[in-house]
Amino acid sequence: MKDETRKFQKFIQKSNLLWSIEREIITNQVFDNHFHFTADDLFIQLNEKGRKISRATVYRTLELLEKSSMVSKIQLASGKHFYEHIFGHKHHDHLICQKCGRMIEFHCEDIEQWQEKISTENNFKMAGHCLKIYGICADCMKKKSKNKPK
Amino acid sequence: MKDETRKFQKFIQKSNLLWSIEREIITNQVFDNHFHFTADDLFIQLNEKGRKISRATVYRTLELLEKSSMVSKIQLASGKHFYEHIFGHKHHDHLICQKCGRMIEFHCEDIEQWQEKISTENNFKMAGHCLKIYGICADCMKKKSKNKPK
DNA sequence: ATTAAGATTGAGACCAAATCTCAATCAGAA
DNA sequence: TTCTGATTGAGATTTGGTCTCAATCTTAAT
Ligand SMILES: [Zn+2]
Ligand SMILES: [Zn+2]
Ligand SMILES: [Zn+2]
Ligand SMILES: [Zn+2]
Repeated sequence: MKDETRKFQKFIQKSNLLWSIEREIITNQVFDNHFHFTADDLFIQLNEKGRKISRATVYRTLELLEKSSMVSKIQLASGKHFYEHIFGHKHHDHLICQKCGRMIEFHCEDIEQWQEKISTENNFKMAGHCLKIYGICADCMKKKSKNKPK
Repeated sequence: MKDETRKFQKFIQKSNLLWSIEREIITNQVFDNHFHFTADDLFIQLNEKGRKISRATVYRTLELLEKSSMVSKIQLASGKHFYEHIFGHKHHDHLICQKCGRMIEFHCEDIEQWQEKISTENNFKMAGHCLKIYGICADCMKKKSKNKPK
């Protein structure tokens, strides 16, 4: 079992929930995806591996993974939800190419600090944030090709 | 006709599209909403005024208003879409209360600057951005009541 | 090893938001 | 006035996700 999966198992047990083979399989798959993926990506990957796990269980497990803070959900302007695992990765935000859909990760401590400051000024108890910068990536600027976005 | 509506009419005509009474009614209603609203809010408001305009037309017109850069769409983590008119308002971002759904607007020039800087560093041609800070607002912190989110 | 209590699962029903279809209508140019 | 193409409404469809509930599984207590 992957380290990450074991950590999630501990979370499940601490939360007085039960560990199951489905949760193990899904979690392993989540941590095999080293970039952004959708719930359906995951469902299809599992299917291709011959794992018959229902869509409902995939969604339920992703929700738990989110609660455990090991995975985070990203909403794109297109309305699609992507996930990414964050355990072992430090917090980052995204540059998103409107041409090809490419996502570039970045982290800016100053921006993080300013957000805290603004929240405090507004007597707002910040729990999280979502920053996405939209535009055209370097490749697409060069190519000017019309790759369809994801 | 409102100034804003006239401006949108010009956009429609410049785009080689046709102006229609439905577009006029919807646009007027959009600019009567001085805060955030959903497509359905708009549809209901129009209905209450006795204006029989189909949902499809409301969505289609909001899409055009977005293209004209007079209106922007805000996507919440909950999956709901809100709109707000931006023509005549300066750019701002949002603090969003996870309890009551309240949105507080803010503007932070430093954050704006850092975003430009990051984009440049990544050879990314920034076109726009979306920053949402999630948490609990001052009122909800006090009340601790369980208002349902919008 | 049995049993009981409660959690988890899968299949498919369900849901809300948004988009699509297409015939009827409308706007604007000629 | 006529013509062409754009727009509209009603409802079907799609999408992305949640809910239901009987069957199954996990765990802990006998
Ligand atoms: Zn950040
Ligand atoms: Zn790109
Ligand atoms: Zn609140
Ligand atoms: Zn706003």
